[in-house]
Amino acid sequence: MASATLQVSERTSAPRLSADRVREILIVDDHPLMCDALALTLKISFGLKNVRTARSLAAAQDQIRSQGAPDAVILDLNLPDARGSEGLVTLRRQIPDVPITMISADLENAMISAAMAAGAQGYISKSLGREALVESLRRMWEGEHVTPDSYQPEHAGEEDAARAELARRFSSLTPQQMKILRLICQGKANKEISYELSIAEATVKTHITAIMSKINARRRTQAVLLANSVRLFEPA
Amino acid sequence: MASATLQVSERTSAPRLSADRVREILIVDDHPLMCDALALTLKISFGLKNVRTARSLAAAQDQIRSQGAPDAVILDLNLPDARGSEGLVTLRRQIPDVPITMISADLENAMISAAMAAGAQGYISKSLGREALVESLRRMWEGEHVTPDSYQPEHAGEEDAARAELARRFSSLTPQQMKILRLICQGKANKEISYELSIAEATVKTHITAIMSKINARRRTQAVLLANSVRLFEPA
DNA sequence: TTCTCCTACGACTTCGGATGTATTGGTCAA
DNA sequence: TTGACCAATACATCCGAAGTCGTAGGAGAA
Repeated sequence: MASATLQVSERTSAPRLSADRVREILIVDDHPLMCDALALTLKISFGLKNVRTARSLAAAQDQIRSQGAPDAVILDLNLPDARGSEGLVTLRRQIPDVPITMISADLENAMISAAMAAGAQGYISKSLGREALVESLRRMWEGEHVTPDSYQPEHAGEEDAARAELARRFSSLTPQQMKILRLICQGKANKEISYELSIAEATVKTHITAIMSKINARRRTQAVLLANSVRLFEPA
Repeated sequence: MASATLQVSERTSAPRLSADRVREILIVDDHPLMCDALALTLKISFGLKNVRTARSLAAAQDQIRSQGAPDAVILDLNLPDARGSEGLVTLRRQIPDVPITMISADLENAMISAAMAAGAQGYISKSLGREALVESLRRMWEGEHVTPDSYQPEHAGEEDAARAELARRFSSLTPQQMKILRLICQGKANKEISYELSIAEATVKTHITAIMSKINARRRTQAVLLANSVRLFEPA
């Protein structure tokens, strides 16, 4: 418990680990309490001074643009403007080399493997104790991929590789294309999408063609199925 | 254990329960061992003589047509010709008044609530012990809705009611319409569907229009989303 | 029979997706 | 700084696919 946290924060003479290079981290969570609790824990346990926070995906992106990339990110799975792995995919497009830890109350196996395939450095439960949390983060920042004990990779093989490849494709979508895909996955017609985004229907179609080509789909229903298979957008 | 099974099979002088009226049951499972094991357990524990079995949804439907409806059904969730709640919905259309028990290895909450909303009498795990199995079935046949202990109805309210309503709508689909919807949910185009079913594309469109109207969708992508929301077809 | 439901098809309208092109903003080397 | 270049966004036009409507034959129930 206390010894575990001390062990980490006091190891100044130990051989230099990658975790030591994590000096500035960004927490993205819309729940203020959770945000503060996490920040405090990190400050104490890791001796971090620069803990930045953001309450939405958009805010996080703005902050990264203005203040630069952090050394690590902790990202809530259910943000007001990005449910499911969308936030992860979007952030990884912006900062591909920064390890992103997903945090969520949902420990469903399928969700975890979707997040890991999408390139998360790890996945931790919101109900985790402080020591376990700290230990998990430390291992992640040393390069390990950390998942909850309850998680079992199940069909770890071809299937997982295919999903990782799929996630990689999704992360190549531009912001506008991601918006459009999200609306497609809500069952909207091109005309409705063009209205919501205030662009011409022809433009929507251009983006859709680009999306289809990137994710290797031919019909829009296939695009919906592919997005759902990696849980890109979780239902509201 | 033994006493529990005996208690059920020997209660001949007890007040007449609905469970006693269950004389003939139908087991639908493609795994022969499971099928036999279930049949044997039922014969012993309930003293049933008429235990019918079928290895696929199609076989079950044929059998019901030729031999009449059983008093109860035990239905595997993952049949070769019907994954997800499709089998349940289809069977309920054919025999609306017969209690159907779902049996599966998958205890995911979402799947269970989807099945219950679709009108299952209960849901039991394949790994359940014999006594617990028997007891669960007995309670179901007395009219109770039985779910695994691990299951929690979560948002039991509007949302669940909406899903039940949706399942009701799906169960109004004709067999041909269900086939077509399944193909739509695989991302197939109308032309491909018409080829697979050996009918004209125009006919496919007619069915789709009927499907849309029944499930209250306007675009085919919405139809896919609605089907997925009740897990009508599980991915292969 | 008559009514209803399921299945089936063709003609017509609307929508979705491919292609070609233009404009903007950013990066990099000269 | 300027010009070359690339990525992203934007729009118009064309064509095939999706969806609507009217119609009709066959099976089963009232």
